[in-house]
Amino acid sequence: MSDYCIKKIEFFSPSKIALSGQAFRFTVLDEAHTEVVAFGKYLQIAALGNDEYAFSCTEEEFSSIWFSYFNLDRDYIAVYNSIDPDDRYLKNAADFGYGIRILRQDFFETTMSYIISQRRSIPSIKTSVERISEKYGRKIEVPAVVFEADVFVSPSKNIYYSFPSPEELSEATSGGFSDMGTGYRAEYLELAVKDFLMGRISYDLFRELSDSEAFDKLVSMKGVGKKVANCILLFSLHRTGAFPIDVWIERILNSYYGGFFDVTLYPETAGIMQQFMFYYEREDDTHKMNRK
DNA sequence: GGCCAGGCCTCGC
DNA sequence: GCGAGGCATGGC
Repeated sequence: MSDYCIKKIEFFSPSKIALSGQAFRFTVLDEAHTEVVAFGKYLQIAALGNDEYAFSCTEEEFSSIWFSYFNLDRDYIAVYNSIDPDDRYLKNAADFGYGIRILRQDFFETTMSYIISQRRSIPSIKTSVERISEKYGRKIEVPAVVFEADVFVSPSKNIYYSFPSPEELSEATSGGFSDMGTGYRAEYLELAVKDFLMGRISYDLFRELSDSEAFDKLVSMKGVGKKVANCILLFSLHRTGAFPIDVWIERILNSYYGGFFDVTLYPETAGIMQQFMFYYEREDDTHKMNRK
């Protein structure tokens, strides 16, 4: 029987992360269980209470993949405590989003996903990402422990597929991407695959770049503008000073900040604050009701 | 069936 | 440099 591991983690809410819109293959199963597909693996997380969580993977896999993925090397309570107490909106947002962490997601998958994301709803983005994975990705085994150990529940699907690599997408044409429901972004996706295959864009290259250099290089890709570039910086390259402004954040800034949020107040963590705001505005009931 | 979606590109000024 | 218009398709 395969193994699983239990960890005690402060400031960690898998379900809030799943609903925070930064990842498109993260699913809430029930009140205590979430699942995610990333880096060619299926992972299920069970909340056991008292800040303890069961992960459906071995200790080795946890430390080699998921520890970094969930940014467990950062003290989020310190981030939370750094919030300006006079900023009531942000304080409320952080209370509501307590437990959200910024993921370190795969660079290529994140780039492709956020190119798809422009001018589309999150459910619709998920559909396209899933369809691309099913067509071009590899089958993923759900760890046996998910079925064997009582702490876990049934996965949401029978079969899972990894998000394909640039190589696995090398034959995909814009027509192929168009069939995945990506619309006019299909051409951008084909060009992005080429950028990765040619090595013009790569994780190793970006590691050496400053935030602004990385931003400039991302924006040079067709179909990648300011907002998408900032999302890639934040949700994959972990440049947590990046502050993506989409229609939701735009509304928040206009409603509560006079149209301008001073990111220099949080030079290394503005992106984390952004994520609290985004989640709060979308998921808090009073805000939902205000939108009818 | 209409409206909007984690925006970007192109064009005209 | 900046604003307006156009854009493929899916969810609700």
